[in-house]
Amino acid sequence: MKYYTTTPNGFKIKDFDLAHTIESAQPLTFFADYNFGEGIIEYPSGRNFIKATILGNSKSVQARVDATDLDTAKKDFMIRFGLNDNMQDIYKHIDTDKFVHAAIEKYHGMRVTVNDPWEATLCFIMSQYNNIKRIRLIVKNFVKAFGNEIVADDGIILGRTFPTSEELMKFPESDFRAAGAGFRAKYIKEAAEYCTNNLDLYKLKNKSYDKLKEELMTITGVGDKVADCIALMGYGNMQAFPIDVWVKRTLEGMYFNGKPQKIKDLHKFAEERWGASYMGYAQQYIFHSGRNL
DNA sequence: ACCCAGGCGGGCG
DNA sequence: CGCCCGCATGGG
Repeated sequence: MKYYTTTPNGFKIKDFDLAHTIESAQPLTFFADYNFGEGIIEYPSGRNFIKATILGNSKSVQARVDATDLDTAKKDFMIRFGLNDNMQDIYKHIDTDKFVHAAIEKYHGMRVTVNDPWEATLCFIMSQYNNIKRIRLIVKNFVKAFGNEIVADDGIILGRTFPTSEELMKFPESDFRAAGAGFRAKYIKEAAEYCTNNLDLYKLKNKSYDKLKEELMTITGVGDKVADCIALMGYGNMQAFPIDVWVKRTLEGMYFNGKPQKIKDLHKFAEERWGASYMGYAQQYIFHSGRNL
C-alpha cells in the first residue's frame, strides 16, 4: 500500500487549530496516545490511516494518507479536516451573541470534520447513552480486534484500518460485547449487515438533508440524533444540528432561562438563528463550549 | 453507593 | 403521535 506524506514540512492553514478540532470529539476514532505541542496523532480513517504530526502551536500539520497519488492524498486530508471551509464567512454568520462569540474566540480554528460515512455510523451508534471517553475506548477496541494492519510500501507498519461493515458483519455479536459495546452490540451487528446488503452509505453523498436523514434512520440504532451526527460528521451536511444532552442543556441555559424545550423546537430555533447553511458549525461550537463551561 | 453519559427501540395509552 | 422504560459499562 502506498502512502504519501502530504507535505513533508507541514503546512499552515488560516483559522485552523488541530488540537481544538480533535478534542471536540468529532473524529471519535483518533487514538488518544498523543501529546499536543509536538506530538503525533494517529487514527484510522475509513480505509486510511492518518498520521498527523503537530508542529509548534498545532496550527501547522503534516499527514501521511493512503491515496493513489499525492494530489488525492492532499485533497482527502483537506476534506477530512474541513479545511476547505471558509471560516471567516462561517464566523460572520454564526456570531449572533456573546455566548457563541466567546466560543468562537476560545476555540478559534475548530473545524467540522468529515469522516468516512460507515465510520461515523458505527461511532455514533456507539455514542448513544455513553460518554466520550468510553466511546473512544470501545472504538479503539474495535479497530484492534476487527481492523487490519496497514503496512506501507517501505515496510513501516502504519497502524490499522477501521473495519468495514462487510468485515464486521462476519463477527458474532458476542465479540462486539467483548469489545465493550454493551447493549449496542446488537445494533452494530444489524447495522453492519444492513449497510453491506441493503443500504450503500457511499451512494448517499448527494442526497438532500431530509432524504439523507430519512435513509440513515432506517438503520437499526440510528435515531434522530445519531442521524444528525452522521449527516454532519460523515457527510459534511451543515443543515444537521445534532441535539444531545449537552447541546440541549446549553441551549436551554443560554437562550431559554433554563426552561426545558422540546428537541423539535430547538431545531427550529437553531435554523432560524444560525441558518440552514451554517447551523452545523454553530452546533459544534455550542457542543464543545457547552461541555467545557 | 449513586448518578450520568454525543439515545434508541419497543410497548403502551 | 407522545410518553416512559430498560439498557451495559465505567468513571466521577
